[in-house]
Amino acid sequence: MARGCRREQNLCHGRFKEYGYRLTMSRQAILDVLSKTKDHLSAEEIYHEVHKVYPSSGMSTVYRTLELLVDLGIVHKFHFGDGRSRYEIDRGEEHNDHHHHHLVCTKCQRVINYTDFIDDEIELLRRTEKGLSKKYNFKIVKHILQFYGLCERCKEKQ
Amino acid sequence: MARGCRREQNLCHGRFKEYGYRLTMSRQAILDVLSKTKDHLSAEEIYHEVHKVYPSSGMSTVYRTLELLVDLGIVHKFHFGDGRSRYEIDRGEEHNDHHHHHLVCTKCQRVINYTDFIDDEIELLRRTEKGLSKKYNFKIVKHILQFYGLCERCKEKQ
DNA sequence: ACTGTTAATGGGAATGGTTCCCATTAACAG
DNA sequence: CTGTTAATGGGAACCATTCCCATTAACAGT
Repeated sequence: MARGCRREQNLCHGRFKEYGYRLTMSRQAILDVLSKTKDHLSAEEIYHEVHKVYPSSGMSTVYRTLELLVDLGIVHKFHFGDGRSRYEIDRGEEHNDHHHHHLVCTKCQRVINYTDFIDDEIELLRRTEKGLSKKYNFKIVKHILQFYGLCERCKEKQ
Repeated sequence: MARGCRREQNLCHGRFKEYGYRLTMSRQAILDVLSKTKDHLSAEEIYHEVHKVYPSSGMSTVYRTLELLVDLGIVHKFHFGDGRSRYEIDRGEEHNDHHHHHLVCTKCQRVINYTDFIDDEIELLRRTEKGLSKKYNFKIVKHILQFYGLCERCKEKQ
């Protein structure tokens, strides 16, 4: 198990126990893959990575586990417009410097995590959330902010 | 053809001609459906609406036309997490009071368009866009901001 | 208005991501 | 170590979307 993941691992293991879920090989492997990358992996990519370590695992388990992790708030699920879901582990949004949003190239599907301007953003989003909660009597759980456009490379090719 | 849609219709017709596309019955019907609603219709819902007016139309035409409209910037495509794409006609984003974002209930899939706090948002997003464009050499075309949570009704049922 | 060119259509088949089903396996409490 | 049962894996099913191709209709030129 990767060293850098200890914190997340322990956190997740704790949360698993807490909710009465079993910590299986597959689940550990999936968590491990997600902990090690800053990318936005698709279910299939996760499946392939997991396979390298634990070759008997199946696709349905990957999907089931991801759904569980999303429900537990351990993982976030995104759509960037290429028809498949993408997954990213939660690294403690809002409370440290890992909070980020996405910049998506509509041509090559490249996704950049950016953390610039995040402080102003968080401030505004928090205000907006508060206002919206009140006005529409909504319990807001999360937000998604994505910018779409053409990346450096694709911009030039046009 | 609905009265209230004249402006959008003319705009779109103009843009169609301009690009050398034919203005067919199906395309008119689809534009008409999208012009008349403030909802976020799925392809199937649009197909059903179009069918009422023009029963010989087919599903592939709906998808093809929607793709074209999205490419022309006449229609926006969204994902709210229920596995199907949703479409909304452009009513002149940024330049008038129609700019809005979405509030999505993760339980019942209800989507609320909100326009509150939009001025501050637009201001911040514009600044962020400018900064990101520069830093990452990205040509930003659009952004998506969505809040997810539980709506009034679903909140209580829990 | 008529006609020819060809963009656009419609229907069904194919695709591909995701979910479902169920017999088998393995986590973990006692 | 053992029994209970949650979790798994593999394949079939599902469903939104895309593809294919013979047919139709938009519209430019006459």
